[in-house]
Amino acid sequence: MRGRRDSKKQKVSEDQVHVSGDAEKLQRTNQSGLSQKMPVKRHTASLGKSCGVAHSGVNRKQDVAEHEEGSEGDTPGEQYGGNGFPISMNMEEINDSDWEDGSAHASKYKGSDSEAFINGITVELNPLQDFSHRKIKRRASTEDKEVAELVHKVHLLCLLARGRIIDKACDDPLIQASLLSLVPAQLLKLSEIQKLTGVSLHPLISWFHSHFKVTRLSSEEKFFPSAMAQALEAKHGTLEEIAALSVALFRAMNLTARFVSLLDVVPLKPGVDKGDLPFKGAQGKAKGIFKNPTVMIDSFNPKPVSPAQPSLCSDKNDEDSKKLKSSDATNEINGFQELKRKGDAEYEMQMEMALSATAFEVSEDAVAAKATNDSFPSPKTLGRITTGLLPSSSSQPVATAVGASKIGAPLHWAEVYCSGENSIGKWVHVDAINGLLGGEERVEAAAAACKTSLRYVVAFAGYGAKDVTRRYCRRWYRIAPHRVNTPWWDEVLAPLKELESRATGGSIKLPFTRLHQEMVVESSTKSEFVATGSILEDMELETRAFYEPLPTNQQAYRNHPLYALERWLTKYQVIHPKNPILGFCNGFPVYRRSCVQILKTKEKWMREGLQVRHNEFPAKVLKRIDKSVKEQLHEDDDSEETNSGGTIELFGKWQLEPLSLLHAVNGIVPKNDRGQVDVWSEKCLPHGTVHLKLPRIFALAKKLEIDYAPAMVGFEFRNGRSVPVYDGIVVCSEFKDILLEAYAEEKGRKETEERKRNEREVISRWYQLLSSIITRQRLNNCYGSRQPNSPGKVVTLTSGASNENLSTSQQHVELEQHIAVSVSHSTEEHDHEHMFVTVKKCSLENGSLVTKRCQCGFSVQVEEI
DNA sequence: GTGTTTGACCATCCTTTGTACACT
DNA sequence: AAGTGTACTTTGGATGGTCAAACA
Repeated sequence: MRGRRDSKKQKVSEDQVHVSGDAEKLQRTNQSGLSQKMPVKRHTASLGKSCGVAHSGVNRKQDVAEHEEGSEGDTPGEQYGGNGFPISMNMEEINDSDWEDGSAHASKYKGSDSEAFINGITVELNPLQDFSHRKIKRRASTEDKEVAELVHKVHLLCLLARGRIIDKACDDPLIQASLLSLVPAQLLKLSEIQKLTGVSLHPLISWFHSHFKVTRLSSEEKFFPSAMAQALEAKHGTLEEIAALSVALFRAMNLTARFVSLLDVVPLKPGVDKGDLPFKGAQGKAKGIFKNPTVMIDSFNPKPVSPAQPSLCSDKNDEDSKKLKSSDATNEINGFQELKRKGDAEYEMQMEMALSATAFEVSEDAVAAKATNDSFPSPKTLGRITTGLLPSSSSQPVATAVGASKIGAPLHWAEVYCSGENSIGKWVHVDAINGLLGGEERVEAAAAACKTSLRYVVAFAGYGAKDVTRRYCRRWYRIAPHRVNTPWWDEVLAPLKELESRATGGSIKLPFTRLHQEMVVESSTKSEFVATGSILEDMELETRAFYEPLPTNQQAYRNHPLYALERWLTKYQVIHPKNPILGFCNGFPVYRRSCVQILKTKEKWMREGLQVRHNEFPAKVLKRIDKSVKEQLHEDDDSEETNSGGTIELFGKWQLEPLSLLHAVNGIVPKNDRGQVDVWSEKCLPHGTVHLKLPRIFALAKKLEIDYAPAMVGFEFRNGRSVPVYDGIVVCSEFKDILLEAYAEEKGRKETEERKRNEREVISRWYQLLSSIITRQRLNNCYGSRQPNSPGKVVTLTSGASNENLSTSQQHVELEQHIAVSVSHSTEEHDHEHMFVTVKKCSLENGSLVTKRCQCGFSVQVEEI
């Protein structure tokens, strides 16, 4: 079956369609009526056609199969293939027809829902099939993709800017001082700890968690520091306000802290909806980039909702709280020790939302148990409503987890640098809103449960920013395709990263190890070295990739940055060496991506100044189908399969050595079979030769009898064929100076000649011009009017009179105020040399009119344009 | 829900070394 | 006679990436 839409179109004449009046039954696929859009044949002329086509619109392949079946029978239906198509309308015609969306109006078919009777034709409607099942999906065009990428980038930049604003607000001394004034005295000792650890932060986080609540999803449109101050005063606010307050508090206590944001950006690819991303749901339906909780200006302003409310809920319903308690206890055992399936998490989330909506609470015990487990709050706790701030009726529009909800997603938190963690210190995830420490491994799952995509996690400090996504995602290979291209993102972040590094980097003295020796940037002594925290963190994030689990599906290896499967190699790739084998995926060995080598032909390597070592066997041999052979095969269909015309031998980089080029001897340039030198790059030039890229220099070399070779620098396609492109010549180095000097000399000589030639030309043309004037005057005197051209008569020249080289003439007129022309007058008394002087110049519309006059009275007028 | 296969579509890469004729 | 410029039938096949659909 021909699949191409643009295949040959065959018109079907109307009389080919045999429509029998006696209940020609054509199945329709749309129960809802013909008013819906349905494919209609573009050249539809009869109902019979349109009906048949309407049926075909669902699935052309399927229909064709049906038609084919129908046409085989002997029943009365055989004439129509059982489906209303006449046999004369063969399948190819049907398949090749063009289709377009058209509409037929239901009003015409009011008679029955399932049947329509028009002009004696019964149309049977099949209620079982529905057009709604037919997805009208179009491939995104290049333009769509570009637009989507641009929007993605712009949104990223906006969110980055937003993050910086918040970060700056976290440094506000007034806010910091106010926060410090609230902190109990015993907690202030935290700032004196030399080796800070995550555990030591726990009391402070618990205190913060018990004093500040998230009560709104989005902020009103106001200056963020003001909103933050207001939140501080009220002790409740939006996610980002409370998260920012936590960061401000840490900074106030002289801890190195960052404000971290999960940038929930619109998808990079067009048409990617929530179901398409591996993490399910970057975009809710009909949600614009300013419609999610990370918005800067958001019209959506629901009543107070706390995304996570583990510790302060009072028991209103003991029974229910017990249920929850046991439920939470279950989570303690199973819940987040392993990542939950998204469906389960979402189900639980939805259930919890429903429970929350009926305003019942979780016991403090249960939450405390969870907190002590130091785990990320389950989706059950996410989105829970704060009792103290909400009316118990809870009629507020709390979205469910399934659908548009991103409520409860971890969008903002803090990172605190704990020098006491590990031997070299560590950035610790601190989610004070949820009272969590070190929960970075659970962020991804929590975000997924709340239908928020984790693609960019950015830490802000010192008015700068740093991408720390790697810390929060377990499977980078699933995220990477949904992120903007790395060079652009790196470029954007580069200056911000520097600012961030300055604010948080600081020098750390570290014990010396072999690992460090490899990673260190600066070393001071052999026993210890100094590296910045920022660089160490970079290394930590980079090395996290090596701890990612091997993907379990083969597709994931297709573009995996670290691992490769042999089956996804391209024609010009090979695994070398084939060890180590890192594991197996469905029985196929997994290799390092770094073992994937690119193969090229000898000629291609030569262009890069490399050649294959002697006695190396090709790493791969490809069959080549020669074009001429192929054409021959095509012409001679009956011929047996022949030799396809040779092979292509490919070699890898490990089989190469530097190209050993020929030497120029005795002023002779070594040439190839075609008498030229292929200059793909300077590396390809034979030793002792130079490439002179000057126009027509070959003529000079020939003239001086210097050996040369045309330099072929590439190919271009002209008129359907490949044509070599030449640029200059290749000569022995010793002739370079001689040639260049000769070239300069020749150039000067040519310029002089050209100038002289031009001057001669000018004089010649002037001479011709004036001669013609004199000749005309003489003829007038002799044979023309009876009024001889007496002295004083004006001869007018216009541009038309000498339009061959008017500009030259004009220039001459302007430059030379006095032109002496020797004119031999046949007139009796005025046999003298005219001396023209410009006497008058008046402006015209398109130039000027110059009048020149000789002393004898003879004058000439010249129009200058 | 996830992964695999298949086919369609699209963009990009790769290929690669004239000739006849008019005019200067 | 030699050199130069230009039109000529405006490549087109292979390949890889992406996507959708069907299916397991």
